[in-house]
Amino acid sequence: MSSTYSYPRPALAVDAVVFGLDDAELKVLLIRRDLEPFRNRWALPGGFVRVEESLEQAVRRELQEETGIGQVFLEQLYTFGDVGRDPRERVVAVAYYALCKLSDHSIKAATDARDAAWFAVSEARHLAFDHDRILNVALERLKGKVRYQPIGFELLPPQFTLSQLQRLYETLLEQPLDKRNFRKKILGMDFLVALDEVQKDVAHRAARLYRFDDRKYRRLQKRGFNFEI
Amino acid sequence: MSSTYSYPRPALAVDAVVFGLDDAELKVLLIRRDLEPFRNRWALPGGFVRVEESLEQAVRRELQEETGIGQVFLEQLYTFGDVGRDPRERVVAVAYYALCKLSDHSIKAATDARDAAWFAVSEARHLAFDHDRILNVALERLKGKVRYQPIGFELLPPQFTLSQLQRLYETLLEQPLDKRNFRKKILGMDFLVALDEVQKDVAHRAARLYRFDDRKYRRLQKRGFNFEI
DNA sequence: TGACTTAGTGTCAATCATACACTAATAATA
DNA sequence: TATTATTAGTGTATGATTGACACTAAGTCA
Repeated sequence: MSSTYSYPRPALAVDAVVFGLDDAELKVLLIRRDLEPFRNRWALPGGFVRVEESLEQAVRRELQEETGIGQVFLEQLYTFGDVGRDPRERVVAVAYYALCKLSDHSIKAATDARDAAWFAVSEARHLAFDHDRILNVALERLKGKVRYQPIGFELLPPQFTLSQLQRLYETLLEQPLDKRNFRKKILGMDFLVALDEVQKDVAHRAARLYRFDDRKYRRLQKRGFNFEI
Repeated sequence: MSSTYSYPRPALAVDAVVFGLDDAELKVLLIRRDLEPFRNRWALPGGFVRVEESLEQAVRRELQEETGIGQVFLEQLYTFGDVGRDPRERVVAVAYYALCKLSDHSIKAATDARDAAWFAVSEARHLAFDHDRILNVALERLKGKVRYQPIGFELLPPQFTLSQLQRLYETLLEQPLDKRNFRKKILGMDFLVALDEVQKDVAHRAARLYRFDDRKYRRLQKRGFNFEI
């Protein structure tokens, strides 16, 4: 970076891959495009970055505008800058991925004017631009990251059962886990707090509820503890 | 991303954190700025992205122009987009990190017109812009990644001894490793090939040379093997 | 030829990961 | 109210992996 320039500039956009977990299926939030190019095709929410806002602010603003989603876990994913990725002109997109508790947002998104909807990840195909690729990269990142950082909790309600947590990992990792070993391991890490509550409205024995204790986790982390599933 | 826009755009730059390993010290390649702002301060090599080149092409072009470095391992790091990171105007920088065999490049860089030089990572402080931060992020990424991907070899000559490799890991991970356990582990993974050659010009028993076999590694990877140090 | 320097090698104990099956609690139904 | 259906909840034994540890071998140099 050496001197200011006034040559033609690439346009700069942000895109978001918003994941949610519905029972035992991973979902992604898409919006239907109402303009060319790729009119009527499904796409990741996103938009151009304004000069007075940071990248993360831009993503949050676009998410709010296009899908009504407010507070979510958000992390930068990758920047996609191939020359031909937008047919109109050169657009570089900084992609983020977000994790959210589906229950909070499912209704809003479905009824929003911009026609937003949750799709099973496996059915989200033939998206606009290079969004298939972005979704894939996000999925791989999520699968990788969930193993050694406790971000899975962002997909669950604040209080959850160990079975829900196990199903989450089984879904993301695409492999079955042994119930006893899973419980031994996750409880042994000592950052889950057992609550005095149990599930309501289930047609079988109600499971104990737990919550993730962020403070405990960070304290452990400082002592060199490493999360791993 | 919904419609073309003609509002003011952030400028788009790329920056590179080029790492090299000198004996047992990690080095980074910096260039001295000859223009304001931050004139005469050391900075990461980089520059603005042209509309007709991809991000990676832009990094490679700038590296070639500013430091003479050609073929290197290059991977995208993170995109830095805070509003105030460049005092002139809004500049978003896509940062890459590179790993290279220091011996190939040390002379060229040192004698280049643009005043480029290798610095011990620990001494590369007070850089221009937010480059201190970028360097830090790159360092953390390298330290993390080296544990579970065999990228360390990019810092060594094509033929190396196990002691050199061990020193590399000890430097990057900032912890001593047991010689026997290290050898057991790394040879057990079975992607190093022992050559029929030994070190030359050393004042003690010469060590056997090895090379990293990329094919073997990829074959293992396909079978679900996971590298880890 | 002796001193110095780095190369190269194996075992044992502790820890961790994995495989595995039954009883407990509750709701729904007959 | 007894029976059935469904999920919750729990421990042990075996094999695999990790980590601690010290000496001999080979070559250079004085």
